[in-house]
Amino acid sequence: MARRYLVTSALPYANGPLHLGHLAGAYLPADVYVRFLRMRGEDVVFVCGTDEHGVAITIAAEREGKTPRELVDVYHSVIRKDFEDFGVSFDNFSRTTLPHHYDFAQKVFLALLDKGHISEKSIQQLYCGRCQRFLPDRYIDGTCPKCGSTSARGDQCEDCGSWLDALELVDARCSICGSAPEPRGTRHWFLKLDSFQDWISGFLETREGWRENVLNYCRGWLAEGLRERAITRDLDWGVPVPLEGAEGKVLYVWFENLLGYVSSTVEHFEKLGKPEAWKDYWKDPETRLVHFIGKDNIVFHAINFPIMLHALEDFALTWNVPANEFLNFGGQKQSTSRRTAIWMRDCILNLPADPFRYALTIGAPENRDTDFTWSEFRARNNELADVLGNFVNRTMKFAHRSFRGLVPAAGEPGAEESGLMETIRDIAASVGGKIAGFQIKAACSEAMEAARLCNRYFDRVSPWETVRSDPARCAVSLNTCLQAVDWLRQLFGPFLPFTAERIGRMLGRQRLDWSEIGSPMLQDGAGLGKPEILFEKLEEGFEAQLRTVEAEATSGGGPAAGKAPSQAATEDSGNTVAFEEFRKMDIRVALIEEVHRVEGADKLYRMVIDLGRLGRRQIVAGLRPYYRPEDLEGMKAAVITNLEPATIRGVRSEGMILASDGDTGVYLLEAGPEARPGDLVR
RNA sequence: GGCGGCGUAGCUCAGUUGGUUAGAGCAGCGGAAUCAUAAUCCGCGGGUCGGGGGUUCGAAUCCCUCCGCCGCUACCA
Repeated sequence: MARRYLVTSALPYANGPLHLGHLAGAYLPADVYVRFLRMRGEDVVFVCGTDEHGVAITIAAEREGKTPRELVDVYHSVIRKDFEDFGVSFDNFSRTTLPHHYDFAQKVFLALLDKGHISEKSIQQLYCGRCQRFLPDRYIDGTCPKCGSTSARGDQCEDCGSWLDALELVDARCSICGSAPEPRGTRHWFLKLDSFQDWISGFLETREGWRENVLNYCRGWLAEGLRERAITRDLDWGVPVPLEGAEGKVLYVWFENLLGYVSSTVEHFEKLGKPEAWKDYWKDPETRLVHFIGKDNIVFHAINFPIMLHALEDFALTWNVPANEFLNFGGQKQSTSRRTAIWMRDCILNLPADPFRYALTIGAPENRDTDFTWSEFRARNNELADVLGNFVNRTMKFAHRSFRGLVPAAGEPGAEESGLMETIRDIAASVGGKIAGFQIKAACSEAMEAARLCNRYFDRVSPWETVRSDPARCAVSLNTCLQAVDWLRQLFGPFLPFTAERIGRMLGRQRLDWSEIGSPMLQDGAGLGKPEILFEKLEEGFEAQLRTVEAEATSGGGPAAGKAPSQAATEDSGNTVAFEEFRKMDIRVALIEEVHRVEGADKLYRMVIDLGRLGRRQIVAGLRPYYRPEDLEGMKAAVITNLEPATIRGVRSEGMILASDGDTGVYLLEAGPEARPGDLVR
């Protein structure tokens, strides 16, 4: 019977774009896990959304001259698009600024208040008159009362490491505007975490299969003892505290955003027209609630949230928190401010998603921080091409050449065949067990091991020899290889969804069912699609050619995406164009595959072009007066691929084909016969 | 300062409750094969498991200590 799973990935904070560390830590492993569960027929809901409140958003917005709303709108869509492009298959991707999230968060606040888990207190905090806001501790600079260092912040002194109370700081300054804040009294509501100390300790004891590092972090916290924690803030950007006389106060983001997992689920089922169905998941004690996060969020997900759920009394409790460590890049921590992050957007702009998914999964920081480099990426990409891609390719080509593109008869399997089948079944069981146990990277390596075995099988049975000496054997071998391609498709389904889909097109079979791996499902005589190269190999030094969406996004100490690229840095006033400007244009060799007339337009063609590893796309061009469709098909022309898409006569065009245009006519700029689709034009 | 973690073959990483000759992938060397994206397959790794000390019949795996790197320390999310 299917089990219910609620799987969440950390809500990304909507003040900047996401980098590969985020992807590797909280989103990719979750997606692999979820896709696997779906293949096993489990009942899974996978939710996420952007976390859009908090003082950091308001400050980032001010710095960019935007309203908080405008800022989060930009990053919500940027982040949503990143996830789409990388194949992170959320059932729902919400945002914490939606009305039903407000409703739900406020209801939870009132429920906890009603149950006596929230207290109200008056405290003193520093208030900046010029900024007109209470200052979070980290936004206060000053002199350390203990060591006299002038680089202390409201929470801690950088130099002597003492833990400070902001009110003790000598000569305190607002780090935003530099003026001197003053203490001011205010009222706040506190969640009584301390009264759950024993409960949470006991709860964590009963958890099975948690990672050591996660439990370790928790032990550290619990040893210090839990304290009451303020869950409200004086701010105008957030979920209002739903009480009389609480104007100007909002729920603290770390109280409210965790509830976004629930409200995202609510939204999901509302979209499906089943507004009450979220309760089947969140209120069923048997539900397996799994949070994928980075290690910086452990305390909130392994301590605070379970306490909140427990305090609400009728919610499912946390089942596991597979937190990952950090993915460094070239030995350095990925950091927005230090410009050492590799943005997801920049990656997907240049290369397909699956090689990243593979490289990041194999190198995932499951037990400790790991290091990612372009050279490592290249090695992993090429491994994919050489081992998996090559097996699929050699099998498909052989089937086309020697069996007219049909699945040859299965015949009588011999020892080699049943051996392979059995081994693949064992591997599937093992890979599945590892994914279920959150050992995603080990699972991924093992899947690749299966591809190696398939290559070995191919070599052992040598169909290129038996095709002459023993055609019946050859048929058996090729049938087995094709079945193996199908097994690999499913085995890699959770890891490489785009590739699995492409293999599926070649086999004419898209079904994903874990239990079928190792059983022959392709019918004798079934027709096969055209073989496609699955992965383009990368040359050494390829990274020098990578383009970035905009270098500006990481500069100036603060994220500034959403700025139109055209505004960025055209310093030349004359007619020359800076090299950097030119480099932003992505011109590539495109193989024209199909040419169709556009209805109602006498000059336009709609063309499907192949850009190699960038895939296929459609462009529209006014070439009809100059070329016949049959002349264009098969040509290799230069195309600008990153021009903003346009709709021409109702047809979408994703790129612009380059041609000379003079008195003698219009001529496409053709690449030579050796050029391959996707090659860069420079 | 307190707490915690990491340091394993050239590179990136695995190493379960301490137990036979410390593993994988990549890179490198040799060979086979030639269906395949010069891909594949076979063979080849003596790395003081950061240094030192200790416990033990036996430790990469436990304890102490030193060196190097890093994280967390609750009101930025």
